[in-house]
Order: sequence, then structure tokens, then C-alpha cells
Amino acid sequence: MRLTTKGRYAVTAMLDLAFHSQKKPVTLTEIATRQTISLSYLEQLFARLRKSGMVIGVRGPGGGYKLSREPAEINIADIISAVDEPIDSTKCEGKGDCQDGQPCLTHDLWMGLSDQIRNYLKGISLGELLDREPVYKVAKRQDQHVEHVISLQTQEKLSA
Amino acid sequence: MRLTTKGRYAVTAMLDLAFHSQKKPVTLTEIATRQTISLSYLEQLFARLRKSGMVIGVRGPGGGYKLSREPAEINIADIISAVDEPIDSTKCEGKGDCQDGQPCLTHDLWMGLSDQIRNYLKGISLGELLDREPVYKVAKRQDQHVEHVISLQTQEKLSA
DNA sequence: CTAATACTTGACTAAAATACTGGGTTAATT
DNA sequence: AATTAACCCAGTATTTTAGTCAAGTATTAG
Repeated sequence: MRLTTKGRYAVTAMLDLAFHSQKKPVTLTEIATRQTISLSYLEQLFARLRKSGMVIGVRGPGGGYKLSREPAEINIADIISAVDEPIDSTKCEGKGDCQDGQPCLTHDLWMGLSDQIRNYLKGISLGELLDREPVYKVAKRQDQHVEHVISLQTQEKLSA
Repeated sequence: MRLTTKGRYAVTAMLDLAFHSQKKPVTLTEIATRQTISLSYLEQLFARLRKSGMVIGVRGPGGGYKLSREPAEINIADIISAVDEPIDSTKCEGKGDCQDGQPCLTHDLWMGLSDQIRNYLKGISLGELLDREPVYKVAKRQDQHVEHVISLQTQEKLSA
């Protein structure tokens, strides 16, 4: 289990999706606008999230992404490991520096710690994050921001 | 709080140090050999660990590094944040895409999660990791490995 | 049908972090 | 004085991160 900005992006995007996809699918463009993440980067992340079966892509007009199950059924650990490369334990396995034919147990040691963190994050669901007070406020504010942006874009189209 | 291989190296090295520096200081060369980490990279890590006051460098022959306090008094979170760059929250602060003059709260959200993980890792000490069963076995085996390497090096010197 | 919308895929790139190399200097021990 | 090992620094190869660009495919409203 690793914790990087990549995982943070994924969690943030999933949280946005959980908040907004109650009724209809949410487009990546919307998420990109609200969370200021590049669209193509989001596409990469969601390709993995989709392969992990956490989200469902809906094509065509009115399409977008939606969660494959209830927010309470999606945990943070799964989101992060979906977008992250599996941690490289290739350090001592190919080489002959680990005796007894056993793999280097220094890694196993870390894996144990890593597993604990994973279990911890498994215990936190998107639903729980949603229920926290600040999320609602922030999401609300970001909605207004997006409306503002959209109204600006509309004006551009009108004047174009 | 980030979790990368860099932090893993630091925790592994500190664990090695905790196990071996009971009597006398441990040289980075020894740790590098046992844990197959490059010496210079270890030097970089220990420069930070030293600045954080977790280890004490002892110069001269018979020198090396030792823990500045008991293994039970050193927690994993401190080790990791000592070697890691502080997480970059510079994403939306300088730019004008966060309305109301408030900083982008998407980050605050992640920070909250991040803090929970930090608190979790703060609750785990080097001492506790040492007490776990596998560590002793692995460390023992690695000692034998090092003795083997050293004896090989001695033979090289003799034949040189 | 067809045009619009939206996802899919892949190749490519800039920037940053990671991991390492090698050269030194300084302090302590023998 | 010679050795040992910390300490310091400049550079560098590799990998990851984050993003761009372009050419697709699938879906559906009109």
C-alpha cells in the first residue's frame, strides 16, 4: 500500500462522484472542472477504477460515470490500490542476495505494516467520508463555482 | 503523510539500527550490506533522521549511528515524515480557482484522512515492531549473511 | 441517419521524485 | 600519522507522476 498524490486524486474524484451521481451519471469533464484535475489524467484513473469494478461508464449523451455500488460499500483502500502500481517487491527476489532460497524478509516486514494500513483504510468508506460535515459545504460551494464557469462558457458561445 | 518506498527504506534501516545498536554504534556500511540499500542513499536518509533528532552520529573508528532514545519512544510516523518531503498543498493556493478567498478544501479533506493515518502510525513504535516474532528470525539470518559477506571480503583482501 | 456526446486507447512528454555514484572534508580512534 | 567512519555536496540515471494530443469506438437524441 502506497500513499501518493495519485491516490489522493482518485479518492477526491470518487468522492465527487459519490456526491453528484445520486441521480444521473457524472461526466469526467464536470469532475475535472470541479476538482481542477486534468481530464486526460482523470480518464487514466477512471480506466483503472472501471477495471476494478468500482465505477460504471455510461456512454452516449447524458452519460458519464456512476458508482457500481453504494458509497458505504466502497472503501478507500480499494480506490488507492486500483490506481496505484502494486508495490515493487522485486528488489531482492531475482538476485541471489537472499539466502536459504527464501525471499528477502525485510520486505515481508514492511508488507506487514503495509497490510495494517490497508486494513485501516479498508475500514473507511466513501459513505463515511460523505457524511462528514465539511464535505457537504465544500461540494456545495464547488457546485456554485461550476455553475459560474458554465454560465461563462455559455456567454462565450453566445458571443462567438 | 505519504507512504513510499523511501519511507520504507527509512523504517527498515531504523529497525535494523534498533536491533543492532544495543551495545555499540552501527555503521551505515553494515546496514547497507544487510538491507541491500546503497550506502550513499542511506547517508541521505540518515542526514534527515539525524536532523530530526532520532539518531546520533558517532564519528571515528568504532563509530556509526545509534538511536537517540529507546525504540519504544520512536514511532513510525516520525521516521517517515523525517525522510519525506512535506506533502505539496500548493495545488490551488496560489491560483485563483478557489473561491471565497478560502483555500481549496478538497485538500483539507485529504489532509484529514492523512492525519488519521499519521496518528495511526504514531501509535506504532520501533520497539513494538522489534517485539514481533518474525523480526528476530530475519535479523538473525541477515547477521549470518553479513558474516558470510565479510568473510568473503576478508578472503579477497588476503588474496589481493 | 447523423450529429453530438462521451468513453477508449495509445503514444508521447515535461517535471518531479527516487535511488544511486563518486568525489571530497572532518572528527575520533589507534 | 594512519585509519575509520560520519558528514557534505554535486551530479545523474531511472522511475513515477501528471498531463497532452490524437485517432478511434459506442451510444443516443433529434
